[in-house]
Amino acid sequence: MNLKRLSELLELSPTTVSRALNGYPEVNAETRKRVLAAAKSHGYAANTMARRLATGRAMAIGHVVPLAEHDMINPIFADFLAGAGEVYSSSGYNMIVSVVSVEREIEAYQSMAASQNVDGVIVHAPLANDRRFEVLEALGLPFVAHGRGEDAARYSWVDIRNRKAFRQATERFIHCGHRRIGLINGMKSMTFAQRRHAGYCDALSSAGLSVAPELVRHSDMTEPYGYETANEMLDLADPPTAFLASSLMIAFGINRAITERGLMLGRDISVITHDDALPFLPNGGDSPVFASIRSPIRGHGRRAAEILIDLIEERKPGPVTDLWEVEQLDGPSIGPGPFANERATA
Amino acid sequence: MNLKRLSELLELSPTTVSRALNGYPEVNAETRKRVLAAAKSHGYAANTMARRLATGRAMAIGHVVPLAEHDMINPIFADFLAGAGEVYSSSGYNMIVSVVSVEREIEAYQSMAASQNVDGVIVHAPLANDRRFEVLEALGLPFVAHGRGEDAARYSWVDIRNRKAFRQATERFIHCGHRRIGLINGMKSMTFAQRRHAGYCDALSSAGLSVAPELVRHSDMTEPYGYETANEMLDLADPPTAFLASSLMIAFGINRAITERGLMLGRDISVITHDDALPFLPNGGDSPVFASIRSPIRGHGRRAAEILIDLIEERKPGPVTDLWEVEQLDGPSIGPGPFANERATA
DNA sequence: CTGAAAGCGCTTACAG
DNA sequence: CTGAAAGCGCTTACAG
Repeated sequence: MNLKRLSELLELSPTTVSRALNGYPEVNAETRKRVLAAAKSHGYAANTMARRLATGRAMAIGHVVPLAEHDMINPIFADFLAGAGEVYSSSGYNMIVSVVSVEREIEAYQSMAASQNVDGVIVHAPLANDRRFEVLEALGLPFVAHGRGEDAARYSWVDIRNRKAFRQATERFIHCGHRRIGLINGMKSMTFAQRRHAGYCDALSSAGLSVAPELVRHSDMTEPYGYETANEMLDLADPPTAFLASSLMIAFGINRAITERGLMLGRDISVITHDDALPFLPNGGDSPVFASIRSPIRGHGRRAAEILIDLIEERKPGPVTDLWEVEQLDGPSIGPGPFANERATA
Repeated sequence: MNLKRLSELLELSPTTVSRALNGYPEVNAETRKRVLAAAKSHGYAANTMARRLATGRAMAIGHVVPLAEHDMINPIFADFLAGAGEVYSSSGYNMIVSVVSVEREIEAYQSMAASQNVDGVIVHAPLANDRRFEVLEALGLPFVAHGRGEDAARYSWVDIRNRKAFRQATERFIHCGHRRIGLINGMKSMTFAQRRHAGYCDALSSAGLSVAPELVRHSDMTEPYGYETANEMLDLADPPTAFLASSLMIAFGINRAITERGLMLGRDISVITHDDALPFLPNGGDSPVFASIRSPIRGHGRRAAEILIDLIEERKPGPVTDLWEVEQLDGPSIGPGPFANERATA
């Protein structure tokens, strides 16, 4: 069924049928009713390509996912997509996900712009010096970043207070009497990891403690990485008594290392983890295992999508930014450190 | 830049430029060279909507993701998408992901068909009696399922030998001297969970053992579910000595329960887990923690996409199916059960 | 309130 | 080997 046939059946012009379907006000109420009923009963919906060609709007948002051969598919990414996808569905947009090799990421944006099949894109996981931003600006493709780089004033983004969150978490440890605190962080090139590291340093400096380089590690955030790094740090002459993990998977790995050594979480070794509150990866269900820093990724996805659509439909002018506070949550993984009494009597 | 302007610059007709760009053989080699150079230097790519309207092909594949309010976003799903996405990218297709509430899933397929914005769809996580298949057949929308239902002869799918895999895993336990084996499975409505349960029952029956209903559980596959279920089963008067987990997250939960009770994995309690080999969720890195049944999800995604494209481009006629064998892998989580000696002397 | 007509930017028989 | 023209199925000024 197409517009022409439908309008013949109704003995109306395609013009009127189109207007009735698209909610134009000037259509007679009775006419509109007939048109809507006929469209429904014949299962008519406007051909997407024709409509988009006529209106000049792709009604689609692109997400480029760069993927090395045996690289990680980020669970964060999936949950973010779920949030963004909800908003797209209810706003009539399609979500186009483009999976490409890392070397072709820039190319993917260029081809999206040239072939005009998206109205805008979401940029994931910004790096410190991220070429993508200048490329997108040059292409004139509207975008919103999940996270932010150094030139963050120039574009729109949704981010959380990483630095503050990790400063506070480190302070919690210090207040409990910990002095040797391991930071098992994400990849160093990522801005979120840099900010978390900065927050960790802030707290140590404020407390008059120095940063021990052997207690800081950066890499992809997996369970084995947490396990191996915790083991290495615990083998040091002066091992940490507390760990700050940049993801729940890392925390699981730390816990495995602790348990294998016959140590007890929260008594012998304390852990606070960043927990992105992924629904499929809950921190112990009703009763949390880990004290945590929490932020709802799906909410970030929703918000980023809303901002991007506002930008595209020109309801908002310039860069729109949204910086989320995070929650500091308690859990049994946190206990007194070796300097707890010293602190109490100070 | 559009075709008209580009052809004016080249002093050629749009027809010839289009043919040169699309690789038609009849174009003069010299002309084609000029056209390609000009397209490149002006960053020209054919407008997606115009091309699709003219050819009648959407050049897009749909993935509908039904999502309850606080539902799980499946990590399996993300990795499958990565595999499918690789194939789409290299074949010139777009991946359209539609996130909708569970009640609107069927509607989403209907609207995709009516508005003709996809050439086919992938169906995820088939249920025993899955309405989606009849709806898609009625709509005439080509599809490939990841997993298969009861009427699996009628359509195309990619699946693994779930029943055989879980029969074999159960047999491994029985051979090691285990008699009380807990099965912590996925949701009962899912065909994969039903097949795994059947395989488990097969092995017990063959060994002359009866199925103890208190040792079988079905639910969403999360870490807390594994933890709580393992605890409940271990509290039974006649507790299991081995667990079969339908996912790695469940196995993590079982391990937590075991450890908390001061038991040791592989000595006091054995575990075999189904492990979908997700890159971000490795089973202990280089040295596995769990004995496992393994299958590469991303590979399933690749294969499903290839089959669907073959169907759409009519390189293959009827239903195409691909049933994958799985690997049974060893690990330190498996040890002798209470009847190990009885068996050895039998 | 309704309709005839142009146009969105391509592709592709058809003609030469 | 190249081009003029029709057509894909819509939307939207313009006219009445």
